[in-house]
Amino acid sequence: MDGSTFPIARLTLPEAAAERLRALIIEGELAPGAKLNERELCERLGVSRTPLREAFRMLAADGLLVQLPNRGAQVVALSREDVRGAFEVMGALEGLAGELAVARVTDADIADLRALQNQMEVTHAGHDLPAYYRINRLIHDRLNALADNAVLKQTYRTLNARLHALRFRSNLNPAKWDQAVAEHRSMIEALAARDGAALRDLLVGHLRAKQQAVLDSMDNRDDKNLQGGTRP
Amino acid sequence: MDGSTFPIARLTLPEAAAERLRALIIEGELAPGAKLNERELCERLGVSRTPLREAFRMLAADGLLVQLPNRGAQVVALSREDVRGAFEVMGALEGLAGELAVARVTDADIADLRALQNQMEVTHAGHDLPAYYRINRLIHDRLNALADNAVLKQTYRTLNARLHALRFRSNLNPAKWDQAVAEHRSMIEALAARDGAALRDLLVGHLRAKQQAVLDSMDNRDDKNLQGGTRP
DNA sequence: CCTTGGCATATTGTATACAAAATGCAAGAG
DNA sequence: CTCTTGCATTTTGTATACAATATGCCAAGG
Repeated sequence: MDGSTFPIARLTLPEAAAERLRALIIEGELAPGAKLNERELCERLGVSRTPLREAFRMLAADGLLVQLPNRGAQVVALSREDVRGAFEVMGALEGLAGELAVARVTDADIADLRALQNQMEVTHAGHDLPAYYRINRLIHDRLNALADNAVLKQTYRTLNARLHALRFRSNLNPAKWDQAVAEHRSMIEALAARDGAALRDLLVGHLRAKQQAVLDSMDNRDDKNLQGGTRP
Repeated sequence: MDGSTFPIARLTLPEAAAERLRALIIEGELAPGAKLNERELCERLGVSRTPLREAFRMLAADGLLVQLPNRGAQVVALSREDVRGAFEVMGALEGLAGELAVARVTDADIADLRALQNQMEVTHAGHDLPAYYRINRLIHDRLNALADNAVLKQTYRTLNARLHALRFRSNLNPAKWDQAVAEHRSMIEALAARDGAALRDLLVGHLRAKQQAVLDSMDNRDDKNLQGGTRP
């Protein structure tokens, strides 16, 4: 995301443990609502309880875990309301990113984004979903970078991680996919026109569509992610 | 803020330590940039290193501390850019709260808010700054509560705490005070008219004014809070 | 005079032992 | 038969000992 500094990138033990746990949660190995046994996880990760507990604190701060006093930690189970709320906030954040990006974007940035957009349309035409997601994410990241706001970036990333823990490879049907691609093109054009308000509206709308897709998938499928929320 | 549940409210030791540290930071006993010595703080707070370190993790997650591997924790020193960014995000969040509140507000809520607004204007007329701040906060909290979005509330509170660590009892001159009160009245009216877009714009503008006041105070005074940022 | 290497000290990181609390089960009372 | 009550076990919470790392000082070399 940042890419500028790389001081050998040594990970502390709690950080490494948190990273590993995060992966276990996202890939579903640790299901939403699952109770986390410290001793068991210690063996599994090869660390002692102290760094593991610090990892717990980090993940709890990210909203991936909930810690109950004297009763251990468990993987968060997002309720429908949580998902709704998170997407609403994400929309506001992306909208802000768009407005800020307009103020700082250069012609070179726009050329880059147009190129990415073209690449994305190629993946769309070729029905290459993984590549599409990759470029899609790249574009959104680029926009966030243009906003040049560390607090925004950090907040956005945390929220994003929380939602990704749901593993919604949202059922992207052809019609929605077409629409998403078209919306993306409009965004780039709004950015090129330096129309902050329009870009903001597009981004908010884009997020609202994504939200609807995820909420629908939570309703329709008997998805194991929907567990009645953090407080059943 | 919530007020509905109170299960005797026993605080865990790390939570208590974090709370105490938070207070020390906000009241300036621990200055921005200060290095936190674990053993010293352990004695001062009467806890051992393990819960203290968990408190560190919590505060770091809140953005009040930064933890450097093998080099301990220190109180965050917000740069001008950090403050700018934080206020930008706060503006987007408050704007969202306004839009959401419009969708859910009842006539009774509006009556309550009008009453609070009147009280606030009394404190304004009487030049009672502390009471003004108290009611001001009450109104903003009420708006956030109306938004009915837990993620939003949580994000907002965290950001707010981070900025409060700066202890900006911002130099509120009479002209700005008058304007702030007037803006508040407009907000209530926009809410009563269920005009989400207008309310949003008012809130964003309100925050922008606050931001400007804080940034000015950082520039003008040789405030000890301004320390060149987290990375000098 | 400045730089560099190595040592002593201080500080943080990790593991583990002990304490406190919760959980589950079984026995007994209503 | 259900509900409580007490105990054994499990699990989490806290303190502390030990290990690893960083820091500061001093001396030797350039």
